[in-house]
Amino acid sequence: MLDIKLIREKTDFVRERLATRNAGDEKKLDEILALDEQRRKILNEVEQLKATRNRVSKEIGALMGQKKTAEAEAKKTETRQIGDKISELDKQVAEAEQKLEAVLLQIPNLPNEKVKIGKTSEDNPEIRVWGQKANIEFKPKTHVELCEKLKLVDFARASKISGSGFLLYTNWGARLERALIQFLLDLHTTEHKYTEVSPPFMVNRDCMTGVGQFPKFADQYYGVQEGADTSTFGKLFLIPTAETPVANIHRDEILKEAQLPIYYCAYTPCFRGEAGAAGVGTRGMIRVHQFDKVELIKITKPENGYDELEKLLANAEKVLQLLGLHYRVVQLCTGDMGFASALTYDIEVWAPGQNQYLEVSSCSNCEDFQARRMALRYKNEAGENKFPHILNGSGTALARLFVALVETYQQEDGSVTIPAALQPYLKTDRITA
RNA sequence: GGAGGGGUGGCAGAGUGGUCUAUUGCGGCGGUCUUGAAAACCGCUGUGCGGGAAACCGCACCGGGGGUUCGAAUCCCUCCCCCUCCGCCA
Repeated sequence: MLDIKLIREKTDFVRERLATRNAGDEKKLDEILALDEQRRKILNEVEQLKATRNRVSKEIGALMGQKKTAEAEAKKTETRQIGDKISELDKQVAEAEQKLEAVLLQIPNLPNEKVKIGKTSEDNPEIRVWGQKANIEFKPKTHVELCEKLKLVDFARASKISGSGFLLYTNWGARLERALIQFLLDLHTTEHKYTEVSPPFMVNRDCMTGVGQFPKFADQYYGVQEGADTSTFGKLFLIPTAETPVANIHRDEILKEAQLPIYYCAYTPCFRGEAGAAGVGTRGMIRVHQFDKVELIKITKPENGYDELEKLLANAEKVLQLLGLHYRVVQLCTGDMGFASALTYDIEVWAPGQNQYLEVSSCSNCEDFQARRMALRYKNEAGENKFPHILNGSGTALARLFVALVETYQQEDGSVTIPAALQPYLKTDRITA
C-alpha cells in the first residue's frame, strides 16, 4: 500500500513512477485524492460534533450526580440531534474510507528509481552470467523423457489422481526432491544464517492481502472449504508461496530496532491456480499447480534494504553454484515487475533439454509496501515507529531446479550423475534406470 | 461436534452505565540523592487518524464488527481467537 500522505504531497512523483509500470494505475490517483479530500472534510466536521457531545455528556453526568434531573433532561434533549448528525456523518466517513482503501489496495508499489524503464521481459537487463551452457556431446533428452526412463515422476498417474498440472514423484525422483529440500535448508540455515520456520500451508485473507496477492489477484489462488459447509469457503487459501505466511509472521506488531534484521527461511509446497497461464496443460514440470520451494524472507531497516537484497540474491545464487548449474541474473524492468515489488532480480537456470533458461528464483525488495498493508513497524532509537523493508526471494523453486539438474547432468547412457554437494543428501552419485 | 471459562496498555491484573483523565503492581525511560551503583523518592509511559510551521489541540481504539443510550471497557446481537473437560481423530 502506498502512503496516502506521499500521494497527497508528491502527487506528480507518484504519478510518474506508477506510469513506468505501463499499466495505467496512475489514472486512479485523481479518484484517490478526491476520496481523501472528501474523507478529511467530513471527518473534521464529525470530530468537532463528537467533541461537543463528549463535553455535554460529561456535564449531564455531573448534573445527575448533583440530582439536578430536570437540567440533565434538558441537555439530553438538546444533544439527541447531535447524535443523529454524528451517525449520519460517521457513515459517510466510513464509506469514503472503504472506497479509498479499496482503490489503494489495487495500486501497485512504486518501482525504485534504480529500475530500468521498460515494457516486457525483453527489456530486462542482464546483470551477470555464471558458468556456461553444459557441453553435451549427444542430443540432450528433455526432463520428461529422463523422468519417464528413470521412473522419477509418474505423470500419467499424477493426472489420474489430481488432473493435469500435478506431479507424482516416485522412488529416486521423490528422494531427489527430498534431498534438494534438505540441501537448501541446510545451506541457508548454517551458511547464510537464516532461521528456519515451518508455517501453515493455508492462510487467511489478511495474509493474502498483507503481501499483495489480494484483492487484485484473488482468481489466481486456491480457496478451501471445510467439508460440505459452503459458508467456510474462502476463509482459508492454499499458499502460493511461503512468502505469504512467513512475511506475515510479525503482522500487526511493533518490533524493537535491535530485532532487525530478521532472516527467515522456510520450505513449503506452493499452490497456484495458474489461470490463463500458458503451459499448465502440457506435460512436464515447468508450470504446475503444486511445486516445492524454499523461500527466503528478510525484514530490515529501510537504509539496509538494498544491501540486504544483494546478499539475499547471492544466497540464492549460491545454490546453483554449489550444484554446478549455469545461470544468469536479470533485473526486471518496470513493466515486468510484480505488484508489490520495488526492485526484482530473477535468477534463470539453464535447462539443456528445454534449450532455454528457466526462472528458479525471484528476489525482491518490496520496501515498505507490504509492511504498510500488514501494519508491521519497528520502533527506532528516537522512539518513532517506522515501516521496515520486507524482502523475499526463492532459494530456490524446486520443480524447475529438478528439471535443470537432470537435464544438465544427463549422460549418454540415460543415467543422471549427482553433483558432489548433493551426494551426502541423496546418498548416491548417480541415478540409473 | 458437545459443555464450561476467558480475551483490558510491554507484562501481570482491577474495573459491570457517568461525577477524575481506564485502579494498582511490575518492567522501561528521565530525574533527585551517591565517588559509582543499589535502595528510596519524584516525574513520565500505547496505537492510529485529523488539524497545526511548531508547541499543542481534537477524535477514535479495552479481541473484530454492529446495536441501545445524552454517555459503553461495562448492557444487547454477531463473528473470531484462547483455555479446561468430553467425544471423534493422525
